[in-house]
Amino acid sequence: MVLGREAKGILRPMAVAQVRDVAARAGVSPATVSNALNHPDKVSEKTRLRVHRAIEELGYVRNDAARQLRQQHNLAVGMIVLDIGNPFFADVARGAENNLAALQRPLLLGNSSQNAERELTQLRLFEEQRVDGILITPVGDVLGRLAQIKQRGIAVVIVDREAGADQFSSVSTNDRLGGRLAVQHLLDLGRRRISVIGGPQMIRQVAHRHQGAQDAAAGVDGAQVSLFDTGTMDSQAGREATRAVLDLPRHERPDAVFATNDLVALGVLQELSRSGVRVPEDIALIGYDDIQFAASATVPISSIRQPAQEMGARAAKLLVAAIEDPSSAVEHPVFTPALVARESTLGH
Amino acid sequence: MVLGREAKGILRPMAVAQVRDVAARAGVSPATVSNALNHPDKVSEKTRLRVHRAIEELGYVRNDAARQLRQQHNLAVGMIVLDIGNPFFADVARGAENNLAALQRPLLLGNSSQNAERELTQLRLFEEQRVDGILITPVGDVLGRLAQIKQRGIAVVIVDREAGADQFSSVSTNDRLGGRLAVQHLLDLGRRRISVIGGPQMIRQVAHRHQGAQDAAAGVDGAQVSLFDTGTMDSQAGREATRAVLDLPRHERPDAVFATNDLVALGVLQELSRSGVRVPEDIALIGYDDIQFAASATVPISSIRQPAQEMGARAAKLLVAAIEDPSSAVEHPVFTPALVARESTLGH
DNA sequence: TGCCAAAATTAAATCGTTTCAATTCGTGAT
DNA sequence: ATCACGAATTGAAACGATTTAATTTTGGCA
Repeated sequence: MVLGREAKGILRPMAVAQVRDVAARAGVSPATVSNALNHPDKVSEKTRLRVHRAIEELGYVRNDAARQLRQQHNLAVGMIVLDIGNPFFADVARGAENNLAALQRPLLLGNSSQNAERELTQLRLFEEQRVDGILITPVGDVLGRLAQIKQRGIAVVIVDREAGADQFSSVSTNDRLGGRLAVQHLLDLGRRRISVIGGPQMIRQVAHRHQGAQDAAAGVDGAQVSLFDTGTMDSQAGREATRAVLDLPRHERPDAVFATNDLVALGVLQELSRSGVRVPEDIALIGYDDIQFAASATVPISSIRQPAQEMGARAAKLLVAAIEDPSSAVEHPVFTPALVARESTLGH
Repeated sequence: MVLGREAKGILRPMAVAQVRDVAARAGVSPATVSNALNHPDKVSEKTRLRVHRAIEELGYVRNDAARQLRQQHNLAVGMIVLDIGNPFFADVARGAENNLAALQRPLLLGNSSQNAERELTQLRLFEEQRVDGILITPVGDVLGRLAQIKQRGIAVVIVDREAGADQFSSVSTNDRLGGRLAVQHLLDLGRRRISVIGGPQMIRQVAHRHQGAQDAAAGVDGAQVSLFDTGTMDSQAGREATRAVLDLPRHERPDAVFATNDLVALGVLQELSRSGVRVPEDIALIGYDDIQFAASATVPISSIRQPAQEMGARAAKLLVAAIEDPSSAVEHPVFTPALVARESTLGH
């Protein structure tokens, strides 16, 4: 089939149909084609059908760049998560995506890998795309940058961290309470020497969970909480920190570990059993997030549950609200974490 | 700071600087600004610096839509995976992303959720964006569609499935061999009644793994392989299929299960232990993919390892090759899967 | 100093869609 | 048959960057 314009050379891909080709084929003007697509009510049923037939026949696919350029905005929303390999974030993303899909808004998923530099790269990318909004779980010290982005008319919602300023809406769980629940549970079981493993502290959630751990220990006689700061929060980090913990002189060795997420907890568990340390008899273990794999671990791991999908969905809703009405009030819904006790603390 | 154009109303976001503003500020023409950014060699060091200073001062962010429209292509690459919640795919994506990032190519990550309809939506989206290339693990019967897309000048590489036609390059592991290895292992341990759990069969990998299972059983006396087809491949599906398996009359009950991926295997394991069935004594279990969580399951799960990250990296390389030279030869590297035996088949 | 080639800069055209304002069409009332 | 009026359609002007071809500047050399 020959289109309006010729291919320029043998290797060139076949010229792609554009509105003008569709218009010609349907015997109408380009403006009408556009209307048929974007304002069907402004076009007679008859032409609408004719246009759609032409589109079908030519396999027309609209050029989103041109559309965006003209419309001055992009329906798409960008999301930057700390670690796409962490099922917790996969769930949050799913929650957001389901919600956005219903509004015809594509979700662009970016991964900072807990790396501040990559985070900035992703932000710039989204900015260049002129996305309507950004969902982000920050790694680095990026609030100023986000304010700038908002200035430019891109809505921002912070995920999984209570935004200090009332500049942006945010969705979070009460991490301090979560940390407290975890350590309270360990204390209730009679543990006293508690190691917190996770990091970096720069990530707010981590700091809050640690803080909560301290809170819980504060009132209890003989309870002490020590921190092992890790660079990232994957099982690798958990294994390494555990080796450090086991290298401690016998009397300094903890009788419980609170890992600030379940990936770390899994790493801890692996390394403990590799070293013949019994869980929970010798060392009790509790994680955070309650990812599905925590329940099916060698020793099912106690954890603090966050409603991941729900958080993603709520964040998406807030973002869309902020996009559609930039003056809409900011909100900071805080979800409540819950203890899920399993064998890694309870034993059999 | 006042920019070249006025904001149109109180609620309008501050007008965003564009090349012409930068040009004015730097005292050069827009063309020079563009050159400073895209062809630094064509511009004197002095002006280059001046332009960059102006960009800095105005906080200029280029409009990617305009750029793309003019340049007629998008550096970005789209990727569609079956299930972003499956750590296997997260790893494949990571492999691809790392590779692409080095070439300044953004990766747009899409999730079909094993749903043919969403797959088509994602494809259309990428097409509208005029991405340079697409990496896809197909769900539905989408080869014709992909051919059409390639026609239009978008490179395509199939991930984790050997493309039948030599139309596109593909990256895969030998799933039939993988299936054979899995079941051979079970047979070697003396198991004879083997259930394969996974699906849908429409997904090629599943069919191949099943086929391999049959191959292995073919030569062995008394060996039989039965299939439980599931709609998706998550642990939910594994649990449900397992209930069906356990409902079988005693003498039809299998003595081994081959789950076509590890998520399913984890579901199977959960349901088996919930029902008091011992693994591996009563029923041995083997999965596929060797995701990190398989090793740390209640009973560490034997699995068939695929080099996920490497596959992603290789796919990205092939795609870039196809983008840069559309006439480059198609390739079908096939990775070799490996058995990783753990307690779920070996016992202690 | 004057001339020329190379380097640096620029004006203007262009990418493909949507939108605005203007025009044409269709229908029912007079 | 004419008119009025809303509905349907359209031509042309945007959107903001990059690129091409043309112009100006620079600097080396006679």
